Amino acid sequence: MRKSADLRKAQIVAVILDLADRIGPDRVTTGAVAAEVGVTQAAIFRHFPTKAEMWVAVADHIAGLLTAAWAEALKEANPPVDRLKALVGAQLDQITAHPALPMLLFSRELNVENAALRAAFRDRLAALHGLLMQEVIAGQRDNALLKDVAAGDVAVLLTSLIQGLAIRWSLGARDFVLRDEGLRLLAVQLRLLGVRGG
Amino acid sequence: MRKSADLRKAQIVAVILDLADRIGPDRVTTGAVAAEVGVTQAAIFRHFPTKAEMWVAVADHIAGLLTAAWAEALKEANPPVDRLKALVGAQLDQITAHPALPMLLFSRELNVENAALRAAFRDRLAALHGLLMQEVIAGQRDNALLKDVAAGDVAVLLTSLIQGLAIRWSLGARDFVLRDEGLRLLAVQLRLLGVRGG
DNA sequence: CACTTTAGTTAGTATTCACTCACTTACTAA
DNA sequence: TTAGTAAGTGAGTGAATACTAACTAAAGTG
Repeated sequence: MRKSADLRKAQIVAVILDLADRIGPDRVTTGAVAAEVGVTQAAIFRHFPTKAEMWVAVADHIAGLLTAAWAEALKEANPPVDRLKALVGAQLDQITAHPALPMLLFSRELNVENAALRAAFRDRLAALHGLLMQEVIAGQRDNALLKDVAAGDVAVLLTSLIQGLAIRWSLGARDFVLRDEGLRLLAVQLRLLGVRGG
Repeated sequence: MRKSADLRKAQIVAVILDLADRIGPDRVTTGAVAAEVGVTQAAIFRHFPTKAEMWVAVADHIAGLLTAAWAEALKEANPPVDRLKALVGAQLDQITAHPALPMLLFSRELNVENAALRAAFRDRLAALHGLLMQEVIAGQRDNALLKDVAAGDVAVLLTSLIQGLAIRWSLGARDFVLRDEGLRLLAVQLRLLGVRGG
């Protein structure tokens, strides 16, 4: 069935993400994508001039998803500590929804082949770090968090928590709920940072 | 120049590790290895029956290095808190010496192609977790660390610290000294855990 | 020195990959 | 209705890839 270029492009991006999870980012060939989409391999090149451009489109898509998820998380939650929990929860949810994300971080495509892809991901990681740091500063101002720790360092500890957990999840059998385990560990870390109660 | 099989095998393993860092684990082809070693591509297969076997040899080599580094670190250090610092420092040093390690964790070779490789790495990560937990328990017994935190959770936070930092280091320009930044963050975390003084 | 072992070579093969090109068919606006 | 446009096809290409087979020569060993 013939589709408009915009629809087809979106479909191709979605298929790449799905395949990246199922068979690994570096096994996503134009042939595999075409088979999944249901067109010939050559048709893929009607929509993207090169394979690298496809990955850039994927990166744009993911960046949009992450940014939206963070904004959504911050919309409701309000004391800074709750906002931290919301941000971490949202990020863990995004990883669960797109399990290719951690693997993509270290794919050949990102690390060797595609500088634009690499830049996009580094940019989003820095953005998350910034959002977390902002809330840590607010929490310290409200006396909800210990003040004798640099907010930047706390933000690093929190992003590390997310990434370390994602590694364990990816490398293992994905046999725990990322969000639950992450929020549990976050509670532990927050208690160490002086947060009282649940 | 003709070498003994044992020497050649060791050389091939070293070249694979080096190439994995320089061009990415999934770009390490038998041809690239052969060129670096200085023999023909076919000669590589005199020493390893398949490419997967080469990676298993690499995994064995790395596992040995890590295990030795941890043992060495624990040999001298003595209060549990110092032993934690020594373990983390040793691990960061190993990553610095073999920058391919983080990337290898998410390579296609490990995640899709080579179950033995995957198992080897998961095993070493679990081993580090165990060593860290042991020291956390000892530290809590000595009243050097807060007791109202599960030792296992602390060990997870510490391994996450290492991995998160390694990700930032790998993804960025490797423009900071992994050990220094890691030990600085570890000091922050240890302070949160109740350690007093430097 | 003769003989055996074995590291190494040359020259392949089958497969997979990204990408191209000449052509065709479905949609759409005049 | 028809002409133009854009999505899709079929058949290919050259470059890499892991791996093989037949042969050569260097390094021990009696």
